[in-house]
Amino acid sequence: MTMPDRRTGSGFSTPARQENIRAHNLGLILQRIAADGGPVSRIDLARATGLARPTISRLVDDLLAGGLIAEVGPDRSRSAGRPPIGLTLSRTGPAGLGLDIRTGSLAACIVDFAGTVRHLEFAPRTHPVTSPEQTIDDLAAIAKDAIRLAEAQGLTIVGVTLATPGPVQDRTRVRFAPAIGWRDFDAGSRLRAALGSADMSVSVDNEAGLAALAEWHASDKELRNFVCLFGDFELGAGIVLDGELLRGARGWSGELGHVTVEPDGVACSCGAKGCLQGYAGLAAILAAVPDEEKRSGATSHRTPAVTIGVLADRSPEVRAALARAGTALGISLAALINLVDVDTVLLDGSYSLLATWLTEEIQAEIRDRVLTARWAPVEVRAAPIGPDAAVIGAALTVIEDVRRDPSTWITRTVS
Amino acid sequence: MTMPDRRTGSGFSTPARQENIRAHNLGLILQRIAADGGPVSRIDLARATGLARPTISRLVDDLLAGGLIAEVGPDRSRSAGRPPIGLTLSRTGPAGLGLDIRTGSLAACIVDFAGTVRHLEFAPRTHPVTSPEQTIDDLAAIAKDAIRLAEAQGLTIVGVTLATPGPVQDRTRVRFAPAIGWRDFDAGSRLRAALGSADMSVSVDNEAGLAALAEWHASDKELRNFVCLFGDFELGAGIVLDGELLRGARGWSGELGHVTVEPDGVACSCGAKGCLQGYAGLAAILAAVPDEEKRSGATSHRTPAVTIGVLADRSPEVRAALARAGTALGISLAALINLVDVDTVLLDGSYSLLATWLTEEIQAEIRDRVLTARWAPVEVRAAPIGPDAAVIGAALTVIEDVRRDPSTWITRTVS
DNA sequence: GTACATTAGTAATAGTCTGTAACAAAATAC
DNA sequence: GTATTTTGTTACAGACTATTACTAATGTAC
Repeated sequence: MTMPDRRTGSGFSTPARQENIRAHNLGLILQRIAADGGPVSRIDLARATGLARPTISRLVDDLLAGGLIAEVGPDRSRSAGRPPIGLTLSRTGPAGLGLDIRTGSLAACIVDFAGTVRHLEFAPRTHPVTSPEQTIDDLAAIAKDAIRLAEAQGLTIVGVTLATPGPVQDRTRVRFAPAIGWRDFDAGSRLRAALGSADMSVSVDNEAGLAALAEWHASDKELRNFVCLFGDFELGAGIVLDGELLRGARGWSGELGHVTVEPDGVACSCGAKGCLQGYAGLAAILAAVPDEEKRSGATSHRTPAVTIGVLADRSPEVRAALARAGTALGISLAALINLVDVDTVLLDGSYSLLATWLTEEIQAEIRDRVLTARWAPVEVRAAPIGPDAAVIGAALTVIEDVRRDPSTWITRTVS
Repeated sequence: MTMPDRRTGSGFSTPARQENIRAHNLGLILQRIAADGGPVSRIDLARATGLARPTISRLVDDLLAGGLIAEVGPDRSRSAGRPPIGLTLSRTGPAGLGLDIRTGSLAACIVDFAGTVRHLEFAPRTHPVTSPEQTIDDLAAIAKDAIRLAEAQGLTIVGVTLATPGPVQDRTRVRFAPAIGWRDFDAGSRLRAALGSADMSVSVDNEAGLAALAEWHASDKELRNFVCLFGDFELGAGIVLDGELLRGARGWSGELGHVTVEPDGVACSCGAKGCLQGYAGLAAILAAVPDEEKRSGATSHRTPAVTIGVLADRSPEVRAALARAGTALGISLAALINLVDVDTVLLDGSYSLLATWLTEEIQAEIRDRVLTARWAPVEVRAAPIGPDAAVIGAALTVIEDVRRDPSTWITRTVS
């Protein structure tokens, strides 16, 4: 019953021409090669996509010439007949660079076209409180190093994506990110200027959505509808429906941290009362840490999530705070599932480390509050990647763009 | 420039062939004609879509031959040159039949291919408490009458859609609809059997989503991201993102009525506590009607929403209940907007009649609780159609399917 | 009233896709 | 060593759109 088009923006979808059909099929083949882990033969592609063998051959030629895929030696371990030539995503073609700002450090990540993480690096933030501009400049310095490193490995960085904890407008302007002290800051433009080179796309995106993308890549692809809870002090959700990230009207979706749990609850930095953040944010949980533990120094030299994890074993107050957090999370997630109907909840970021103490309470609330839970139980589990998912996802978006529409990246082979 | 992707289905999109490009362009042209209210010329279409004039001519020929569009006499009121031939959606081609079950009545609606409501009819429900099977049989009887009526007007009903208040699985099975006493009832199969004729598609869908479709059709098409609140005793939301209805993993999205407002609030028919329904459902508001009003008979012979509207003027208790409902609605809608980012809220169904007493409170909560409300205010207003939106939307889905992919409905003109 | 300008729509042809069918290549099976 | 089997390619046909040139139908200038 869907109304017109998708992903066009300006109301109507574009006309279809001959070139479009080729572009579409190129993307189709590439997605197929990416989906199958191992090498795929041309005939496998023909069978999987439904395209004719000659068509596949011609398209594959273009992808090979464009350096997006590579042939691997014939596979001899078959029964009879000519052995198929394996095709895999190229490991020396375009690559993506992801950047992330955390409470204590900056992170950079390089992912090659095959989707493997080739480089993952952390740098301490220069000052405890840094200006947004200085932070971007520090990130740009790390980025330039990473780009040099990538080139040394035969990779070409075709785009940079910065993950931020807060809503981002037009893929460039960060509206409200109290965790890092940003407010109405055009991070994209600043980063673009600091990086200089014009042959790279630069974009800024919400960390939770990017993390969802990374977790989706890491999973078996049966995961098609899920929500990925991500964050530490600032809480967000990346919602994936039918294999596609939900972006919303202006790209401000997934602000789970500011969903109301108690209409007259604790005040939040956003100005409202009773936001989930105030019950399930790391700050709220840390507030329950007993004073003697704080004095004993158990909290130093560790990330907040690890600290909480260590203390949970010996402090009943911390366990109680985690239970409260789990219940609050469950209530908000139940609202989300009632509204958008996903079948899996991934606890990611700091929460992947705390999943042991949270899942039970979350599951209980979802079971009670989600209308359709009795017919289709919702799975709640720790995300496989964890805190690094946002940077990795940021790098992945870049190559994902190329994978979706390879036609703009390859020069046609003239027969 | 990703192409079609229509009928995506199981994970991967289908290969693009020559025939697809034609199908795509046929749909494109048809959507374009539907979007412009008045007659459109071939050259207008060429300019609007970007396709070449001869291409447009050929596609238009096929649409004319298929009876989906019609030519209207040349328009003489132009400046110079050959006058353009106007093209409009056919008013005698395929049509859709919508059915709806309300608390007091059954409804049927015929919409022609141009999208105009040609027939809208109500029948009282036979008994106060009817079995689901009997209700379907009653609906089938009305439907058959409507089909005959349509044929007399030169219309061909190509599909029937039933709107129901509750989550629907696979477009046929109603999972939980306490407002009409249904639970795990395969309404689609029963209706298909009762109607008999095999040349019609029969489907069942959630009323809120269908209402959203109808309101979207009725609006200027600038409305692209909105939520449509619909219902009376059972509350649902149709969420439209970028012109497309959000369906969710299994089609169970938009269950706003069961979003938690107070974690330990009033018990709900679903088994949970503190659902929105318990605060903003019509039953909750009606509970505040003073006893003397009930005895005075003010509540009889009117729909509940009208009753409330009448009483609101003279009863402070009712106004207080409406204010409470508005606040609860605002809290839940704020959660929805934080999660999926829409820019407009339409109060539909019974709530369109009560908008005067609700909008202010809803707006206040959204302003306070939606993180991004300060940069992009959310509009809250009464939906133009109101309670009939669900039936009309049900009929519209049918013709929307044809409009989206006309190629299956027309026989090619062989040159 | 006629020639001209102007705009709408239509043929004819070329270009670019994919599909079908026949063919070449490279292995196993006997 | 020949037949069989499976993979991949070449040659040609079919489908669809773009370009170019043409016809149709009106208003306008004189």
